Amino acid sequence: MGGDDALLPVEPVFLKSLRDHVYGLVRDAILAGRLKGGEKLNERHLASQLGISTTPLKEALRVLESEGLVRSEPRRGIYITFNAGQAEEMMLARAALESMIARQAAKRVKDEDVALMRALIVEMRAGLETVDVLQLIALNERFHNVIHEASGCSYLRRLQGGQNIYTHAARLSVLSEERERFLAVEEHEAIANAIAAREPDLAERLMRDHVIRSGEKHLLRV
Amino acid sequence: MGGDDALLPVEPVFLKSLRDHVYGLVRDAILAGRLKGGEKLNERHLASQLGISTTPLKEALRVLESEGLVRSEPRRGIYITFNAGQAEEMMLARAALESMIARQAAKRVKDEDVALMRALIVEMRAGLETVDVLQLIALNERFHNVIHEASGCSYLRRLQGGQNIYTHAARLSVLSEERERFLAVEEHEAIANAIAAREPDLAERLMRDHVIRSGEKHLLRV
DNA sequence: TCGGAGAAATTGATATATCAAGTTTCAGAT
DNA sequence: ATCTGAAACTTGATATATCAATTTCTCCGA
Repeated sequence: MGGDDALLPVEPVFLKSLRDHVYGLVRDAILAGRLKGGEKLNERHLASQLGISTTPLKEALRVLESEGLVRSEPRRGIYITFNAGQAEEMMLARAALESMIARQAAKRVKDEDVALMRALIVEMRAGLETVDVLQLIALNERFHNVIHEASGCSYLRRLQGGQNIYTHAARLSVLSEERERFLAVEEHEAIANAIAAREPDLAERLMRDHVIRSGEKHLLRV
Repeated sequence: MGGDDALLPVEPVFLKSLRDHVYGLVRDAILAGRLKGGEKLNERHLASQLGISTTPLKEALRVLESEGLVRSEPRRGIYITFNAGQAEEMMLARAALESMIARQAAKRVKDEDVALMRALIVEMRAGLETVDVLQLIALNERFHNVIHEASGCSYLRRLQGGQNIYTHAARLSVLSEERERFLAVEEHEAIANAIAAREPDLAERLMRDHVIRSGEKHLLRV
């Protein structure tokens, strides 16, 4: 079992429910590698370590299990199942879902959404000069959000969100490369053009390739 | 809140854990429409109705929430969020993930997998004559399973499995149409050929179109 | 009649106790 | 020395009790 410092007790700061808080803590610990694949978790031990009872922890672990990050064997224990291979598959899942969202967006996009996308592209180009990586990350997210909104696919969006496993550090690292920043803007512009032209097939393909190419860069940083 | 007959008490047949059993019961009730969108669930009431305590029920509800079928509002209640729109999006999610799996399969497929696929196609063609719908359903599943195995993508497969919402009745109904049976075999053969030819782009596109076309037929039966 | 303050009821959130399946340990026979 | 099996221990599964936020109801005053 992992060292007792892999997870620290929860502070009495109840921003949200304990179970949600704990869910985030354990999920982050798994994705950051502080809890490694194959490691065994003990519900009671973990609960007391976190300073909570087992009830909210059980609920959090059940969610993590349904997401495929851990596997629960009845009366045996909970094992971390996340590994590098799964990280790559989660990236592929994100590519599949994000490209389906782009396809739907290309079918339903409104002119005002197109205007928003184009405005963001302009901002991104400007950001290439200033090299404010934090701002580029934010612009990146806003760009994808505009497409999500335009698609009207709330379920796909939610499912896609669950496949995000990149840390802030990885994002910073990737976008610190000048070539990556340039490529990202080029690809975003191509995607925006395909959606604006109402070409679902093209938008889907460009988005898939963008997520996979960019994703492979991120996976290297882990 | 739903009528007291929407869900019946669990039998003392513990094939699996109570939480898994209850999870299946509630999920089926939602997908079958016995628990309708917008309906409010009461944890205590539902637990006593099922003859169990709230602990396993809470865990089951948390999983359903992470799947997006219900939404839990702290200290307010649990509301069914599933509706026709989400059903369509789940079909699209299945198309996106299944087509990504087909893409990976086309990259990694082994000759023995190809042989398996071709054998199943032959069986399907034969099945067209005998019109044994149950057997066709089974062949259908085996065909998709071969592709899943060939892809080596266990996570994508699992995620895709969570998007299956068609009832057995809907499957029966759809495959009872002669034209649908014919189309399905044709599409399966085209997919098999694309994978055998190691053409990821083609396999992905064909699989996506197949799942969407067939899915829209299923959604009409609900 | 209307409206708001506050008490009562409701209900999910959390904690704790109990149950039962699985694992480990170790005495005792071969 | 090795194998067997029963007892002790672990641990997740389940049940129950308690807590606290929210809603609903009630009643008094304008």
